[in-house]
Parts: sequence; C-alpha cells; structure tokens
Amino acid sequence: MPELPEVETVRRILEQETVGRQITGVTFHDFQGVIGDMDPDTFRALVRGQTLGCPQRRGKYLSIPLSEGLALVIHLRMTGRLLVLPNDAAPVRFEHLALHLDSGQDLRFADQRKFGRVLCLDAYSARAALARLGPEPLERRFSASYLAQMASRRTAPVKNVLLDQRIVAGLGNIYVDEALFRARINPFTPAGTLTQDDHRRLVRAIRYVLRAALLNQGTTFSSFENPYGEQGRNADFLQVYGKGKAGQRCGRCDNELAWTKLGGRGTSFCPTCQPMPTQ
DNA sequence: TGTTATGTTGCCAT
DNA sequence: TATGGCAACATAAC
Repeated sequence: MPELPEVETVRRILEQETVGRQITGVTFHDFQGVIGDMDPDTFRALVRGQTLGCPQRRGKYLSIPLSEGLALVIHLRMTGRLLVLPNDAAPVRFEHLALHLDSGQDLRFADQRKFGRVLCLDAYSARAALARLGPEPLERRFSASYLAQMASRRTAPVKNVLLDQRIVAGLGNIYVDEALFRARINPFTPAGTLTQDDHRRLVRAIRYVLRAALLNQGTTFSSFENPYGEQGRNADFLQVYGKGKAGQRCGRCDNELAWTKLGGRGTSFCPTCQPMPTQ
C-alpha cells in the first residue's frame, strides 16, 4: 500500500516525465467521483491548457502545481496507481481518469477500490488540505523530543499514534510495524509510557526503514507499482510485516512472530524482541 | 459458496 | 480532546 516511500517513488518518476507538459485533454471513465464533488466538465475546463509544475509530496499526498494558481492534489489511498503511458495505449484495468499531455503521453489514474482521489484545488484549498499533517519523518522537525511531546500522557497504543497523520505524516501499516520491530518496542505500549531512549530509538528506526524502502523504490506487497508499471523491491527486506500471520520466525531471535489486530489493522511483531513493558 | 481480511482517511459516537 | 469503531470499495484467500 502506498506510504511515504511508495508515494515518493511515484513523485520522482513524475518529476522526470511530466514537468512542463501541457494538458491537452481529459478522459473520464466509469467512476467520475475520482475528482471528488467537482463536475467533470468544470474539471475539464479548469485543467485543459494548463502546464504541469514540479510534483511535490507531503506525507502520502502528491500535489502537482498547475499554472494559474491551481494544483492537482492526489491521494492513492490503498490501491490507487498513477501511470505514464502513450496517448494511444488502451485504458488499464480500473482506470478512472486520463490526462492527455502534449508529450504524446498520458498521466492515468487507476484505482481498484475507488478510494483514491485526484482533486483540482485552488492554492488556498490545496494548502488547507495539507495543513493538518504532522512533520515529515525524514526532516529534522521530527525528533525524539517532538515525539516525546506528542506521546506525552497519551494512553493509546504507540502504533495508533504513529499511524496518526497529524502526529507524523507518511507512515502506514507496513513501516510502522517495521519501525517498531527495529526499535524493539511492543506496538501495544501506551504511547505516554515510552522512555526517552524509546523515543530516540523509534525516531531512528522510522528513518532507517523509510530510507531503506526509498532506496528499494517502495514495497510491493499486493498492488503497488510505479508509473512505469514496475514493482518495488523492498518486500524482500521486510522483517515482520505480513509474516506474523503465516507463523514465520523472527530474523533476530528465531522465535515465532505473532499476529493480532490493533486499531482495526493487522499487526505483526515479535513477542520476544518486542515484549510488553512490565506494568 | 459464503465469509473474512486487506488498509487509508474521514466521520461519528462515546 | 482522546479514543475507538466503522464506512467507503473490490478482490483474493480461506
């Protein structure tokens, strides 16, 4: 599922392929709700003739500035895909939107589960949409002391706190499980009970797993592909995500990994390396 | 063949 | 405010 490393992988390819290209036309398919509440003809009128600026990423959002103070704000949610294809390529499965570019290519948006969106917003609305996000985990503002401040007095499990995009932007189920394993912290630990050393290890672990995933161009667990249709290579390096349920063994201690539900999400961890702190 | 898990975000209830 | 549950949706796997 697209989290920070996957979205950034998409952004880097779009930066190569679409910057400076003009939108010459728009094609919708069966699901026009992909652009939100906006009328499709309005969307068409707004974006036709506009030039695509340099794509930006904020958390799991992509934002592509257009001329005239507009921006395309895109979220892939769980199964959304952005693809760069020739104008004359047939629609892909679950394609909802095609932006025809003057380069002879299309920027296509496809999404099996129809949760993802491509919104055309004015600069003010675009800014508002991203303003609620917490700091970027790979920037300095996301520090051990920041995490300590946000976790202070909170009783919710640390995993839930890390998944909260208002606390830190861009983490999802995969990298939270991976980071907690690397930091040797039990996902159920009440956030407010973490020690200073926990905060430090956790921030370092989050940065490590995200950087590694970026180098591998993301994790393809089920459906993620980059705009060229290529899979990420990071799945081979996962330590716990997707392994607890199958009863696989921990790469550190060789005991069996555990699988449980936490906050409605599947959660894999090692009960030996990530023990619950004693009450 | 029916049931369940999948995971992101926003909305709702407590 | 903090927290938890669930809907939105389509499919694969059981």
